[in-house]
Amino acid sequence: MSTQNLEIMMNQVDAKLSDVHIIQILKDAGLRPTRQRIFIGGLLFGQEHRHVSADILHIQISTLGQKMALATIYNCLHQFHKAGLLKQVNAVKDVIMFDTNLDYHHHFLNVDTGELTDIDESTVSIGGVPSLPDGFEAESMELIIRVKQLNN
Amino acid sequence: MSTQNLEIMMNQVDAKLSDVHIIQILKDAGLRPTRQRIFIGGLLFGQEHRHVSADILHIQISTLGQKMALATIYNCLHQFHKAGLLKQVNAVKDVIMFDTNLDYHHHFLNVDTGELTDIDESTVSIGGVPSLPDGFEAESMELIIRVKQLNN
DNA sequence: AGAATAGTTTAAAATCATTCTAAATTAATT
DNA sequence: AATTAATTTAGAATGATTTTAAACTATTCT
Ligand SMILES: [Mn+2]
Ligand SMILES: [Mn+2]
Ligand SMILES: [Zn+2]
Ligand SMILES: [Zn+2]
Repeated sequence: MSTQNLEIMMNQVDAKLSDVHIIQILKDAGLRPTRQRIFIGGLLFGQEHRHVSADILHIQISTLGQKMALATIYNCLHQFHKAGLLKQVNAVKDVIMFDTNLDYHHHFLNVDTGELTDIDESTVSIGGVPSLPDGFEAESMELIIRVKQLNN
Repeated sequence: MSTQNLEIMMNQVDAKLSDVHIIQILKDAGLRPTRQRIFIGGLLFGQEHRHVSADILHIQISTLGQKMALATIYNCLHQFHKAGLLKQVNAVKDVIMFDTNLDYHHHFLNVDTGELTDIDESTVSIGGVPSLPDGFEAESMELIIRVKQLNN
């Protein structure tokens, strides 16, 4: 992980929700408010939107002095996703990204770093989408713009 | 692999390019026309567009009575991609899909099967894409519509 | 053609993200 | 406090993909 990413992570600790608020979110989602879920919830909810992998979260949690099994982080992210608290993004090779932005939106994908950046739905207009084959329904739709840094 | 997929694969053997034509494609791409590349080229080029993983190609090749190491298929697909003969699609979880359709186009993704279906660019209109941050350029853009079968 | 060279294929091992297992721990309930 | 059910965890397993290095093959060079 780059120093830059670390700084971004550290600055995101402001505007943090209180534990009681996070516990309420978890309970409302039918999830027991365990120490681990509350901690991860504090890093993901009520903050600026984030796109995280299990691994990057694990690094952040370690950096913050907490000890947590990577398997727990996977469990937690999948449970949050199942509960509708996170979205999953499968646009990055070899890694599952979880997205705290629950609104319908699109992404820039930095092909060098794997970093995702939100594109608000309201700015983009998509038309002419063909109708689906019979017996199928659309579950979601996403525009992905792969970008790279100009090397010069 | 389903029986249905196998049938689709088998029916795709018509309109096959001659070996000399495939050899020319390979030479033009700066690739030595080896037995393996010619065979795979025969399955992918000059046919109806396909979306294949290394694994599904390996199964088809085995079914056709050929013996080829899975590593060779990975090598070949990556070399074809590097040579601009294939596109890579990273929308399916846990698997690299290679696309013989080199035109700018979009995809339906069957979330149950991982199957990709082309959406022609000409039918879709995308507007209002925000400009990129300074120093970045767009490499490609793709609309992915995740679809699932209605269960009733 | 035959020898030399460079590139390719392959089986097997390694890698790496993710998932599974089963035992220890913790939250919720009685 | 005791019981029950869910969760966490270390470590093993999985599975797609990549790497290794030795055998093989296409190409180039006498
Ligand atoms: Mn992926
Ligand atoms: Mn994987
Ligand atoms: Zn997002
Ligand atoms: Zn396609």
